[in-house]
Amino acid sequence: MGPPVEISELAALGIDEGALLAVAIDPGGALGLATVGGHRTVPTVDPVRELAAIEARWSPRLVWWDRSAADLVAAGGVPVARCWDVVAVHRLLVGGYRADAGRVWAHLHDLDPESMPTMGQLDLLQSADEGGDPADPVRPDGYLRPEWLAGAWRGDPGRTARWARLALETATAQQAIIADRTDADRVRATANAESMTELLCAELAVDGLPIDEGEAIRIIGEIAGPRPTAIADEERAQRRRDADVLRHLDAAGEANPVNLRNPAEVKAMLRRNGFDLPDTRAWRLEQLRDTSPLIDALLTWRKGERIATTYGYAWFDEHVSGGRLRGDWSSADGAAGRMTASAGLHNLPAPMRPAVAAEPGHRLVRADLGQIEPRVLAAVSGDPALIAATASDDLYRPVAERLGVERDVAKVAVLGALYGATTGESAGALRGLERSYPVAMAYLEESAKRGQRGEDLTTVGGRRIRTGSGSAPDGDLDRAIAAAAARGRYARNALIQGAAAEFFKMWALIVRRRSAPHGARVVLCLHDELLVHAPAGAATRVAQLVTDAVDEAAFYWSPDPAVRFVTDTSVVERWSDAKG
DNA sequence: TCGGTCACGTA
DNA sequence: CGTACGTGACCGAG
Repeated sequence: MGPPVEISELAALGIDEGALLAVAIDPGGALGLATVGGHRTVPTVDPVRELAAIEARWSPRLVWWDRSAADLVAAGGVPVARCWDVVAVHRLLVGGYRADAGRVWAHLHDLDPESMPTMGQLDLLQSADEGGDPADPVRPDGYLRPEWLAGAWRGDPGRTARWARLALETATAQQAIIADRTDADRVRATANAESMTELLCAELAVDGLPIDEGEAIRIIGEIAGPRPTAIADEERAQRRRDADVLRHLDAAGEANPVNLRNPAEVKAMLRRNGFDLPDTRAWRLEQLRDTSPLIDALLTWRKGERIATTYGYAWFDEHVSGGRLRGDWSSADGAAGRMTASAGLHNLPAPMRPAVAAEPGHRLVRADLGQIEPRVLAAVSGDPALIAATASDDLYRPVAERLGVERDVAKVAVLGALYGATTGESAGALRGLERSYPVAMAYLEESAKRGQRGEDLTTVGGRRIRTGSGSAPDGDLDRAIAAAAARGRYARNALIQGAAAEFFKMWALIVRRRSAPHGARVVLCLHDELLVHAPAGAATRVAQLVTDAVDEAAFYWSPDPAVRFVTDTSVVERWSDAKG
């Protein structure tokens, strides 16, 4: 480790608590810093450690271009409290999922992102033509140099500081845009949260989800059979699983073998056996389950096959190691801004969940937000009657009373309204909702209409939701109408789903910050559910702070303080010990 | 080897 | 033909 940087040197930059400090981390041995007071590069063999010292001393808001910096910070275990991720903020303000530093720059300087220079061979030749100073990150035509975007600023102190300064300027430009909006305070808060969520994602990817490997292997073995040591073994295990279905066909006099993994063959087979269906989806087959042992066997086979293939030995070998399941995390999907994760972290089947277990001496604090979407609808629409209903632990009960229907009918109706259902048993109750909760229903209707017209929408936190008909195939009229209707449903749901995602992120970030002093870490974010890995001795306190954090998140996020949000929190050894 | 379709897991 | 996502098997086009 090199000598620590003199505090006086950094003080000259004017680093302040909460003020922007842009950083460019060169793992090769330098830390670029930029504030409104100036910019410089600190040579150091461990730039992340240097950054940790600066963070601890001044608590600035760290500005960086993109996730690559967050990944380095997370890998180094630096407990950063505040940051501004230029690319993450861009995705919030502009929408869409294709975002990188070059695109953000082009967008802010009114340059066509389609004409962005790349590092292709032809462009290298053009780059010579194009001229300008390679030491200048900005080309004469205004675009950022692709070489710089690819990391050419590393290894040169002057360039590293320059790259940090450019990040600072870009972040400042974004903040100026936000400041001009009527919802500036709210959007600024969301931008901060989006940035920190990106860092949380980097931490989730580094930490991984605690897994009891022995239990995971046991569950896989129970469903898929023993671990195959040769291809022949694997085929034998497959045949063994298939046989449970195929024997029903032998009984029915079927001669030819059926490939159960081919939906077309399954459909034809079912037709031969008296079931003429448009497709072979589970919900359709489920209604016939009791009438036929063949269909019952097929559905059972499908369940097992899912675990055997998607969550079998290959999945385990690829994604589980050292007692942790690790995948890539993204802070905002392309649509409404929910978090996404790979490696099955967001779709682990219930039978696998006993394998998610706290490490020795630890507990899992598990919590989920109750009925988050209708509560969010109450908050963003301001519907007085629906807000009154949020006072209840079970929101669907007062709604059912008001509508004069059963509780489950009310639930289906509310969810149908949120998703844009037009048919089915909820249709009648839907009219009741329109009478009883006209403000909330009008909010949803208005969203749907704008979506149908292809207009962009904005969530309450300021996320731009694009519904533009960029992918409109516009064939015949029917297709166009169907596409518009689909956009309407999408828009109707996206404003709620997106706002719920904003609330959830606030909650998760508060939990992240308050958990740290207890040695606890957020290890899973699942749309409305959190798992926190905590030392056993601190688990009760962590559970309390997780619950309290819901109120704090509501205080920061909710447009209406009267809306009540609830959580179900428990301390468990295994994820499966508590149901959400 | 790719993209499209079906299917299904989670919220 | 209520929403969103990620993943795998299969098939047909290339």
